[in-house]
Amino acid sequence: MFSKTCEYAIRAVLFVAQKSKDGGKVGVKEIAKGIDSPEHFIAKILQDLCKRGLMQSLKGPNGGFYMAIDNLKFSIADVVKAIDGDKIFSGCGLGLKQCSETQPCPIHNEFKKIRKDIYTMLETAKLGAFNDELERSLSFLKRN
Amino acid sequence: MFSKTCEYAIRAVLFVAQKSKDGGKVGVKEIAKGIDSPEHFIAKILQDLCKRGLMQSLKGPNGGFYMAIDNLKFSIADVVKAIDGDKIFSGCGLGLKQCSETQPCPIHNEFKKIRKDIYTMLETAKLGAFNDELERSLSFLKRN
DNA sequence: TAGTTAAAAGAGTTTTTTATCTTTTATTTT
DNA sequence: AAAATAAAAGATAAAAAACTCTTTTAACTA
Repeated sequence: MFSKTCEYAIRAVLFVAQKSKDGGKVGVKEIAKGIDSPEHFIAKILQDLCKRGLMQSLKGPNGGFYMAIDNLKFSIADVVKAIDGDKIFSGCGLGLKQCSETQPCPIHNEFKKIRKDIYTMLETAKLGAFNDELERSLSFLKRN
Repeated sequence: MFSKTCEYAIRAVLFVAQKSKDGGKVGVKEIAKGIDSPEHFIAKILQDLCKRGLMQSLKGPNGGFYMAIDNLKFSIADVVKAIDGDKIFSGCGLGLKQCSETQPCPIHNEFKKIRKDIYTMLETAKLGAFNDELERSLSFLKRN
């Protein structure tokens, strides 16, 4: 569904949202451990997310990654768009560039509905909405 | 959503289903043109689909690929399973191996529904069901 | 049976994705 | 101001996916 990079990105964003919710910052090492991802690889991804304004970072001692209030309003859909683009939300299921209402692929209409459902679901899932269940270990971002 | 290989596979299967519906056979060249794919690459994919029993082939003059009546009963879901495996039908949206009812990722339940919808849709789409609309140019397998 | 046709099989190559390592820059602490 | 910390940036490496080319095998045709 998503690229591996994007899966890491989503997990990282939810992790940082939860860990930084009281104003703290989280280092790459802690993030990598917390979501079970390669450290340097997630660092690159986080850099990218910062550039795109989805989260914040600060260098130096006591630095790290964190989310401001505004960042928490972003949704998982925004993360997916930032990393994988919007192919999954608007592309043709069979990979046809010209696929459209007038020149549909055989499964065009069926896919339209599914894509819309995916988008709605991911757009509804705001980044700050999972803090509680993560903290209470009702859901997880890595194997335990 | 699907790998490029899988997109080609689905398009090829629908193409062959339509072209061979009156007992004829279709060569790789014609298939590659018909679905706008690299010739040698689609040849490999077709080989694979034949091995897995999703379609038939015959060597020699007047040979080519074709679908028997039994093959038409397969669904697009079967093609996807053959090429991409069932990750998309059963894997975790965030790539977590241990994700389950007891150890769910944050979007586990939402994804469950979407995965089910995808499966239902692809399982319902039988390979022989598109011949008519393809023949009447109501849907397409490449740019025109 | 020899020649021709078309898929199967095998062996590459290229491109993209995923991952690692090193150096630089910004920030803080002493 | 010097040392320490942590992210940013850049360069490289490994693995997987996408694609190509050549040789072999099976089936038909003359």
